[in-house]
Amino acid sequence: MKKYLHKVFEETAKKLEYLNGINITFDVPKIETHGDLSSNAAMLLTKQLKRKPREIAEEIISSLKIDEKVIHKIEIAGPGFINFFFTPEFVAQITKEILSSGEEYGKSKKHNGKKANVEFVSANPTGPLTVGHGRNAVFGDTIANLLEWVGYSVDREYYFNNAGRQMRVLGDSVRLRYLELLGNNIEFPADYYQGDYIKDIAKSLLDEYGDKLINEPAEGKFKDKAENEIFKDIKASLERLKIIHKIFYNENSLYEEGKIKNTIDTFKEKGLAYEKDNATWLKLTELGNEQDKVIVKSTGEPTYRLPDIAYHITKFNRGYDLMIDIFGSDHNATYPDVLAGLRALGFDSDKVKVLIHQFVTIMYDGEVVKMSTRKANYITLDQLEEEVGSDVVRYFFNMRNISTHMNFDLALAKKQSDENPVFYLQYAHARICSILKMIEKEELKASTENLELLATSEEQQLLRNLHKFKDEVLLSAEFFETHRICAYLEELAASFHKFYTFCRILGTERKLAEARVALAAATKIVIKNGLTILGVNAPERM
RNA sequence: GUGCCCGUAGCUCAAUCGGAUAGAGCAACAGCCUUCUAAGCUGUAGGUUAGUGGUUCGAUUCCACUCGGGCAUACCA
Repeated sequence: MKKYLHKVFEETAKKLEYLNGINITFDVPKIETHGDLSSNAAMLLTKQLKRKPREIAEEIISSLKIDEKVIHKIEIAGPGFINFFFTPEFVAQITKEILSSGEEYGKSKKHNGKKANVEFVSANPTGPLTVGHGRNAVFGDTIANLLEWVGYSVDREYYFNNAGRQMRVLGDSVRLRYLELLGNNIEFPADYYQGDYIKDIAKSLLDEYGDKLINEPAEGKFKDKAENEIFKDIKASLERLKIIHKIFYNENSLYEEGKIKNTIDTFKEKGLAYEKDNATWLKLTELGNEQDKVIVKSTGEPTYRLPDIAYHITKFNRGYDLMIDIFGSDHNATYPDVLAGLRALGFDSDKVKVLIHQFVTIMYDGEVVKMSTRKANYITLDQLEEEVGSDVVRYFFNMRNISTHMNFDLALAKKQSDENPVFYLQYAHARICSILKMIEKEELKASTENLELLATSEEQQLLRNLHKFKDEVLLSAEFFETHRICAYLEELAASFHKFYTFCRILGTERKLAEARVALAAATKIVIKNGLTILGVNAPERM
């Protein structure tokens, strides 16, 4: 529908030159009586032309050349909106396009040929993934899906660090549990990793080596074993949610390949780094940030900023057109430094999009559950997945704008799992599948021969929603918002359920029945495609 | 103190880069199954969009201040 109007306006702009001066957009009005599409062009031109908006609207309308078979009414409403009413026949034609594109329907070639990298999860292997990581994981994977739908070739990447203090403490935690199992009386430090998984790892080392590891250092077999086991679990947790990273990037390789040193040298050559108090500082003030920051500590170890910058340089060098970083809000202070550093080195930091999600507050029966991997009082992503299933987890984390602070009451989620919106969508899909099976027995088929018969308000509403899908995918990808897809699908499913209730197929005149089957089949495709983007299953039966 | 995010119905959240009468789900109440899945549909009720000003044809959206919450504010990552 929009495509048609854009064409018409382009033609008209040749006559009314002032139309070229504004960005003409068409919105779907909230209220049905305001038409199928609406333009605020006249209002936007008020200031520029110094004329009344309704008067401008009149002039625009009288210059438009439209096909009566496509648009049957145009009116001026309110302060100067131009509302377009499409003919039911035209609206119904979308069915054909959907049926012929099938699984491809909704994909676009807008960014064909471009490469994107989505870095997400990136939790260090010190413990199982928590519910808190779930939001990051699900959102990141869905963003990657969305980018693929608009044409990008996407690499999913996981950045991790298996060195440093955290990992030393991890190894030593395992070592102490191991010694404990050998009958030693150990005082286990409060700031060590308390979780039972540490004991499990210690146990499997005991089974494998007996008491031969008594004198093994914490950073030897203990750390290695812990890292391997934990990573295995993390990957398994992600896989249960259909999340598979293509690249695991080890921070250590930045050191081994000399990339850290190169980065410092470059900063120094450009006069952007200096020594003070035995440490190396980055002149961020010169780059427009608030204060200078340390990039190499007086101990000689870099702070996180330096490897982060070096890491992003590798992404640039790998040729990505778009690099997405997905972080929790605890990172909100760090990325401006990294971006400024990249800019200073001549990289186009606009290609890096940092998406920050707010934290999930986990509640249990109204009580806030504080999460800490160290203290092991967390709820794991696995537990959540077992409790409510992968579909609900994925839908739940996708359905909210990432900038909201999300409250999640686990006890409530269990109780309400039957009434979760994801079932509403899946139910619509299952109902359609059931119709499609039924019509075989009745010797009916889907037919697009007489689509103009789809003229009731329920049918037209459903059709109008089908029209929106492509735009929703594009907008969701452009704004990096997954919740739009959820909101859209809920609207679509609602209009289908209404259609289902009021527009029967059995007992209806054959031509109309077959047009309705076609409409149902098209709806099935769009629901399924939408759920596919979200990574949620579309069951044939429920 | 400063920076970022947030405050919308009893609860969880939407609202198309400023649009028309602020919408859904859950919870509550009243209806609808001898024909395609009642995990559905129809209806009722629920709001000073935290507050006060400002910007303009028009503000939940932008700006300023106030109140309240989250996250940061390291030579931790």
